[in-house]
Amino acid sequence: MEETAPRKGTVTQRAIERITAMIREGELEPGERLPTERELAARLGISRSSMREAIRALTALGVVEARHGSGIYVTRLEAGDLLETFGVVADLSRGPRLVELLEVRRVLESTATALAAARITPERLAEVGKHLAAMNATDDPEEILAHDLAFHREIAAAAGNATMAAILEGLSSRTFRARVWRGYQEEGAFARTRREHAAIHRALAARDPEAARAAAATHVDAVEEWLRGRLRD
Amino acid sequence: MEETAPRKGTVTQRAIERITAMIREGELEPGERLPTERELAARLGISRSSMREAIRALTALGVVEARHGSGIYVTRLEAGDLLETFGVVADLSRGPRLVELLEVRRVLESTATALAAARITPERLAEVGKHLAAMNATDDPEEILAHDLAFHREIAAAAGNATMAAILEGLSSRTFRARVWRGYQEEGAFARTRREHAAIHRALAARDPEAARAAAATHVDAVEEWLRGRLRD
DNA sequence: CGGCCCTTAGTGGTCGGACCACTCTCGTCG
DNA sequence: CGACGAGAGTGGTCCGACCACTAAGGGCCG
Repeated sequence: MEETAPRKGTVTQRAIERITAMIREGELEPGERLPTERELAARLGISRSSMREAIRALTALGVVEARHGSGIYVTRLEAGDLLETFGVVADLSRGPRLVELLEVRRVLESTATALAAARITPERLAEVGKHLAAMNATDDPEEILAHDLAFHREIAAAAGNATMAAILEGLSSRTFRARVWRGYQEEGAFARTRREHAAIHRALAARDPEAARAAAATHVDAVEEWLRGRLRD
Repeated sequence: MEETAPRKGTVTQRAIERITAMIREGELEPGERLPTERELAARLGISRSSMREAIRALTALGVVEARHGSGIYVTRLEAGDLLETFGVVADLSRGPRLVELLEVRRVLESTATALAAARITPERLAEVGKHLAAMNATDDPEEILAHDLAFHREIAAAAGNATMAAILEGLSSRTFRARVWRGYQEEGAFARTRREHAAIHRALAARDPEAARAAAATHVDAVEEWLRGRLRD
């Protein structure tokens, strides 16, 4: 009698669990190449189609990466790889949930900025300063936005917590900024944003974590409050 | 000449984007049923196999849910649905990244606990108290862990930010607690944990947000420090 | 007449096989 | 010795068949 049969769920679901288990147990290392689809399918006793679905699911989760003609590879499994999906949340969120996301961002961003104030290197601080200057030197919203994102990204990186940085990155996803940021800036918040960015930069330069935390919190809170007000319509 | 062809990426990838776009643009509402696989495939001009892979990917992301024999449905798109994948991150993280995750948890958990102190209802506070008592009334690690999780889950729910609660939930995933919590408690941290939980409960009962924040931060920090020390080996 | 059961159409789940597109290696040729 | 080209191997796509399950409808029985 065959000893194989865990009969719960779809075969694809089982395949997903088997592969993640192999990775979790260290049987597969980050960056390592998996067996071929055909072999994996045979090994688990399922069809190639079902195995492909399993692999597609893991690809979507950022656990695995398929390279056409070459093979399937485990990603580096770093925060950035796995948390890319976080952007999907922001993309599909509307209404009150956008406020919740901003609340999370406020908490994490202010913490990251405080950490950065304590740890940032002069080189990176200069980089932050560059984005600040570039932001103030143009009127093109697209360019401003690009430097705005880079400004915060640089700070998050300086905080030294890649996981936190990856989450914050997800909270600035394309749709999110299109839906929130654009509306916010259209109401003439440029000047305010500039002041707040300057305050953050000042706190970083002064290596003052608490000032940095407060400045970042205020910065996000401004958007948060604007959005709250807008949702009341 | 056909006007269809965006020739970038795999057809499956395009299908994923098309479907998420339909949801994002409100063409598909949360909970609504999608067309059948066969029809979706025909509509996008791809094979059913490829469409199934797209749907499987979206299922993994918690965007969509397939019910055998019935159809494919958009999930409610609430934080819990979309952030279930967050557990995968915790599951596959090792070494230094576990510390980063705890750092994120400390930040969010302390904030959530502070919010809860201001907002918690008497009923829910009683519930929290129950889990605290249950935790202290047994020596079975499994039972303790279950009430420990419920304790924090109840608090997170009381904070009123479902997104935050969902992230915290992911940070307590099965593997995570097996890998970290177990080792921590084995070193006789029970007494300490009890004291910290009691302090959190006291702060909640006193409706003192700042005390609650500090107590929660201390609580997580204890685990964090233990793990840091352990990683030095 | 009302309620239960069974049929049945329709859905997602699985399978196998065929072929295409791409990558990488290795042996050949200049 | 180097460029390059053929071939084997890989993921990507498609097709068509069948299975497992759901839900709704119609007919039977009480």
